[in-house]
Amino acid sequence: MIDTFAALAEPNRFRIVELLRGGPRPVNDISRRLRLSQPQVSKHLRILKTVGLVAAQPRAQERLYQLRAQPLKEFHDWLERYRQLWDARFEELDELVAELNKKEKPNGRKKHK
Amino acid sequence: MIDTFAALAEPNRFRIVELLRGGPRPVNDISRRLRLSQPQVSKHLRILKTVGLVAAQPRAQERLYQLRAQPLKEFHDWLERYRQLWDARFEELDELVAELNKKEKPNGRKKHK
DNA sequence: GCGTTATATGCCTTGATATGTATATACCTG
DNA sequence: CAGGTATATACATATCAAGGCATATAACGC
Repeated sequence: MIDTFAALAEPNRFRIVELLRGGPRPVNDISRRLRLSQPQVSKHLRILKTVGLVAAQPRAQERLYQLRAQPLKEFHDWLERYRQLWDARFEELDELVAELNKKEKPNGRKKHK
Repeated sequence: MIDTFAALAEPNRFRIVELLRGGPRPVNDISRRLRLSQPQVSKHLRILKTVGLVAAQPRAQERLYQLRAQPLKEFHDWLERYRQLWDARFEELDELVAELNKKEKPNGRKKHK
């Protein structure tokens, strides 16, 4: 789970995943479309493969990479455990706290940066 | 979105989020329960706050931190766009590719780690 | 086999970040 | 205001990961 987050936290990997949502693609195609070097793409794909987000299908010298469902399913299940947070009046409470925070900030010290 | 992934990719931050699923808690409480130093917790909370995953509610000297719904909702929406992946026969196709990969792997070199 | 194409890996440098220790800030009690 | 408590921040350090460049591996066509 954490590894999946880490995998998706990298902007270029995220872009690769988004691209693959449109269907399987070989490395070079990804490389060209996203303007990334080929080794860069290969390395990112390796990580995505490690966490199970993609799988490669050899096709001659090419490798067709495509998304895999499992990690996304797990992600979905994990989110379900938090569903109460955006259901019902929990929402309002959340908003309330957000308001309180905004009131607190202006008083707060502003150091630098 | 990506920043949220990055926030959750850090193990201790993930633990904090999971802990907060049980309800709001002050910093010291989090610190004790997760066996983390207080500055450590404060810093992680700052990051979680930046991405909107938590909000702080001042209560005397304490600050009650609690989860916020919005980023999780965004996650959910983002996942919806991938839902086709684990619906219907797309699943089977995925499994098939996984099989093909297993056949390919055994040939592969195993480096280290 | 040889050259070409497609992809993977290795090494190196650099930037980001998590942590510890020390200290600053804020609020409380008396 | 003094002392105590709760939290935030600063600084230094160490670890890790992303990217570039060179090269290795593998399958193709001839």
